[in-house]
Amino acid sequence: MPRTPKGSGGWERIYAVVRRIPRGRVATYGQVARLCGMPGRAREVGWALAALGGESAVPWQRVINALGRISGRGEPVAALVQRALLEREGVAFASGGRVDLEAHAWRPRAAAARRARARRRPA
DNA sequence: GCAATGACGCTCT
DNA sequence: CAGAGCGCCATTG
Repeated sequence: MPRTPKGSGGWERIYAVVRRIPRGRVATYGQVARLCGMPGRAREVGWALAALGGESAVPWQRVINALGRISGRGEPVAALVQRALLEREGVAFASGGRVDLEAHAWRPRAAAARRARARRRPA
């Protein structure tokens, strides 16, 4: 079962970022991690989303891996649900269940994102 | 404190 | 282009 966070409040940051993903757009785990200020910790994003349970207001469905593919967590059915939700939002899927990242990749321009980018690319 | 696991990412084959 | 392997860090037992 999902690894229940033992009182970690840092995941709220992840939820905040995922919540900013516009409808019809998708972001990768690594991207979300960078926006949170924790580059390289893409896995943590996965745990945070897994801890949601599906009853949260966080659009976890818009978060996929860098390959544009939907990751499974032990229940393949959820992957189908996720794909259906994304398709309903206007996200196009290619053969093999891959998302066209070039067309639907989320490009945030918010100040927070700019700050994160600045740290990633200092001058 | 060490070993095992995981909704990941990148590189090589 | 697809599949397999290795590396990354954090959480859990």
